[in-house]
Amino acid sequence: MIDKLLVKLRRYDDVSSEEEQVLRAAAGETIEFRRGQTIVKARTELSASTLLIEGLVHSFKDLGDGSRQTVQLAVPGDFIDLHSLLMKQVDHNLGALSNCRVVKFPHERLIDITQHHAHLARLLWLSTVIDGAIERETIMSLGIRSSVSRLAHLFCELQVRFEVVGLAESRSYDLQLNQEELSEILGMTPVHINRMLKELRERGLLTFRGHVVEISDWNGLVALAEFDPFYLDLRQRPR
Amino acid sequence: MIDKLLVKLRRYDDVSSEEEQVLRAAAGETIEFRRGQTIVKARTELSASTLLIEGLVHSFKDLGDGSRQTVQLAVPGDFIDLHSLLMKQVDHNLGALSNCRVVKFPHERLIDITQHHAHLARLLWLSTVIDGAIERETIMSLGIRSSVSRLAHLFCELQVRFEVVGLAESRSYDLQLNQEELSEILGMTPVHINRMLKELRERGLLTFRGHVVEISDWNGLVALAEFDPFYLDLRQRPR
DNA sequence: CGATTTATTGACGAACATCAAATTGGGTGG
DNA sequence: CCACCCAATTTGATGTTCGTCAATAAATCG
Repeated sequence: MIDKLLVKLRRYDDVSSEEEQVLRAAAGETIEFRRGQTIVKARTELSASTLLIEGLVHSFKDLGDGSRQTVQLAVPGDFIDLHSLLMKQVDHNLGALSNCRVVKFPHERLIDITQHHAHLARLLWLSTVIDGAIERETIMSLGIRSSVSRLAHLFCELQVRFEVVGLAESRSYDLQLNQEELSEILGMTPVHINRMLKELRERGLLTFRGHVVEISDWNGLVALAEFDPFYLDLRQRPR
Repeated sequence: MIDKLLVKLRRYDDVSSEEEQVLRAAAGETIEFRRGQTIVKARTELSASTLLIEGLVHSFKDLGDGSRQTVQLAVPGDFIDLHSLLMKQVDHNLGALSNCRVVKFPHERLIDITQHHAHLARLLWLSTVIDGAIERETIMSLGIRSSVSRLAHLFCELQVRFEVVGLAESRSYDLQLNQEELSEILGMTPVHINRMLKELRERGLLTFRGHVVEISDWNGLVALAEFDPFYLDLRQRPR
């Protein structure tokens, strides 16, 4: 159930079997959400953090004119609001982009981990820190990458993140997003997303149809995106 | 020396005098940097984290064509690479935007805090989590705010962040940036920054001249930026 | 005071948004 | 299986924002 989380944590550092047991014991109830449902509303007091085990989730905020920006995308194995352990109230909404299954981790049990299992706590801390690295890379995309390059970068990142948790073939994966949702992630209009997808297709780099991404030229895509997975920090070393 | 950090942490939660002593004892050498110098280079192995106590620092990455994007701005009292405790290698460069003074915190002492002072460790964790919240707000700016609004938002955020550590008057502060550096923060060209600064001036909201920001109409600026300091999480509550 | 960086302005072009319409595709009920 | 519907995608025409290029003005520094 929390296997994908463990796979990910073990890309960061060893997790002893005792730590594994502690983590499994900290898991609470499992909940399902349907596509479109709100998982967490901004500015609510939370008493548990949420691990995504199946489906796709986005964090987003809205502006006054009704426009919406996705600030983070979560794949299975990701905590979607681990920072609520510290912040108590999250600053963004969490919504299900597809039917989802999540596991709740009551905060008191996570606090307990910080008290008695410092190394494990550091791994959890690391996972919030890597969320930050992903956000920084998003800032790069929105700030200076062109729109094709931005799109290419997103597809590269997701290929790697899905692959880590065993949800991608070597050059293909399922992505439960439509073009409007893509536009909210990349800060552009659906119309322009459509045109840039066409460009990626015509350049022979990638197709995205029927919720499936198929990468035909990985090296070309990486070059266009200037993608470097370094920021995902997936090299195993002691911490 | 680490007083600004303590002020900030105490906005988050109580810090006992024992914890304060532990934190003071963890501080290592003080180092000075001159404007323009590199404080930390991306992809280097670090053995200490860096607390900024004086000056202005930016984290940035460059793309192949030479363009540069700032991913985070640090003010005194901020750790600029606390995440290097977990990631070991940071994914971005750190540069001094003005003459700076920093204090190094050796990682072994910080690890020690996670082992023996869980509550204090959680406050440090929180400070990395708030960095993430600031990054998310930057994503909002770059993704959907117009360029005037983006500029306005930055000035609002900095007013609050400087004020917390006692470095701003009620409607004015020192900001050691030129228009080119502003453009690297906000993902636009220096020319356009110049025009948007002019617009803010003409709208009677704010002036930025000679490294000094003077806000003439705070409410107007906040409205234009849709600024809400909630994400800075400055309400004191138990954690 | 001259030299160099920084700010400012104008003219023009490219990237992206907006508006609107047409097409495709998936699901549903007859 | 077909007809229909609705949502999502695709395309075209046009407008706006912002970038680029280039020149001038102002500020800063030795």
